[in-house]
Amino acid sequence: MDQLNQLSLEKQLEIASEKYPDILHEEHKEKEKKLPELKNVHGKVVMRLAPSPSGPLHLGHTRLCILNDEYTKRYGGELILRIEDTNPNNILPEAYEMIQEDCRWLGVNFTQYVVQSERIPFYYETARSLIKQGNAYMCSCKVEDFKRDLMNSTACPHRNISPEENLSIFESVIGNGPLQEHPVLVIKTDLHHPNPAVRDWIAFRVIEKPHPHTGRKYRFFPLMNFCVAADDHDLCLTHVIRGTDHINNTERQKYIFRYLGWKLPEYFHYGIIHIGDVILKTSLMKKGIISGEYTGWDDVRLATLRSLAARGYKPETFRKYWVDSGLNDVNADFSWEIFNSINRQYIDKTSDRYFFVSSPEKIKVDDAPETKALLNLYPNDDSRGFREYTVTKNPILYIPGQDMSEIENGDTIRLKGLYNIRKEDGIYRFAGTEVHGEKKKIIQWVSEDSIPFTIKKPDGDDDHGLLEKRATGKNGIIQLERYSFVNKVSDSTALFLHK
RNA sequence: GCUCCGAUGGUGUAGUCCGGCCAAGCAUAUCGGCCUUUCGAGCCGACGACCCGGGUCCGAAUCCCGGUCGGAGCACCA
Repeated sequence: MDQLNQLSLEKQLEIASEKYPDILHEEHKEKEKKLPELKNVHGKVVMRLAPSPSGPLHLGHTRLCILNDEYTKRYGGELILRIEDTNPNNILPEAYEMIQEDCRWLGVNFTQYVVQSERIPFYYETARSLIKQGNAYMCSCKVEDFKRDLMNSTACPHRNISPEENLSIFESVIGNGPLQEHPVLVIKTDLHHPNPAVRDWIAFRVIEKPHPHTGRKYRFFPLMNFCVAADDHDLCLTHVIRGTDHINNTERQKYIFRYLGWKLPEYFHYGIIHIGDVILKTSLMKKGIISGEYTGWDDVRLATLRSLAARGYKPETFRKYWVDSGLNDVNADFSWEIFNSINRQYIDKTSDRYFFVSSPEKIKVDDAPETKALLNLYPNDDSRGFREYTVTKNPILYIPGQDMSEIENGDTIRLKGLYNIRKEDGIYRFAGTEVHGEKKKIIQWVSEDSIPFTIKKPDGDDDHGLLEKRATGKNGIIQLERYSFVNKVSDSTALFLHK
């Protein structure tokens, strides 16, 4: 090989073309984008989705759902939907059901459903094992003191209490007896760990608020890192993929695996995709819904799955977008441009075309004969049917205010499917029916008896105008020509989808 | 500040592990052309990127060092 490499490039090519002609004629085939293979796959894989039930799923969650679903479908195996509801302060009771519905809508089929609040005794048992080993201790330091000790790598007074005493404190706390202070259970790691985030961390804390599922049965609730470690092992997870925001959590969780001699799943952390222009914080959405600012979880301004579905985004769009984005470990920005373009591919063929005139302006067309307008429901495809109108002579019509403002005296424009008009001295006149010839601006129009229509847009600004009459009674995703795709939900309203 | 991570066109990615099929592919956006009675779809074309500086090597987007920039985490949230 070294000898080969000494040769000039030409020489190498010469030899290569004689001996291995194939390798020089490799064409670039267009590949369907595919997720990389998982490491360490031995047969089936077990993966999980672990949302907290603070609200329904939103755009941000869909990435994790799709990625995990793609892998469990590829390799076969289990996809566990695990509801992380060990913080009673952060639960929307309806969310348990909503999350499952959202997954099904996305085409994500989880094969097991686990609710953490039903597994508290298991967490207690795991905690007891760690306490007995001396790897966990009960602590009642003040929050500030606890943090200060960690930063200074010093042990708090409780760190050296005997396992027996810790166990008895633990039992009394979970036994719902009287409490003077609010103790926590701490997992011992390494006070000198270079990363302060990994030093002794809190595994359980007292929350007196009743839990929507378990009421007052428990008050000593495990925190995320503890449940995740215990459950990932108990549920036999083989692979865990999640965002880089969990890297430190993974380090913390590994201590429990080590203490208990558990086999680690294969971890993969991907870069965080920042999604701009929308509200994704469930707490903010909830606040807005309670205050009445938003109409509900499917309000057009929110980026919940419900809202996006209501606007007309397809499940396939989410899947393709996230598969195309891959598992890059670099943080990136979400691209609405690309997302919308993908969705357009899925909806264009099935969307009928109609005219909507935004900010309508009235015009009268002089010298116009009575005319029949025949408009395709879908361009160039007569088999899809037509919208047919008889327009009276010298009619009153409405055109978009935006277009109206751009018409100069002397301009001829085409009313699509009808005829041409020319503006002279501020008056509109019939200007023939010739479609071709001189290049004209082509605009949509509606007649006087059209219906008032509102488009609700995600930015909160609604567009008002007139919708052509033949659209009456037909709901679903349609394209309003020269305006955008929308999901028509009634004869007076549609939700804005995208251009 | 501490720990860790990363850097490919306007945007999103492929390639980086195992240096040569990469004078860098795809998508999207933009611009032009064709088609079309939509600013949609389709077809064709153009534009446009390996963060900077060193090093190793016949050869570096790919390996090494330094710098710069960016990000994630540092909760009794998940």
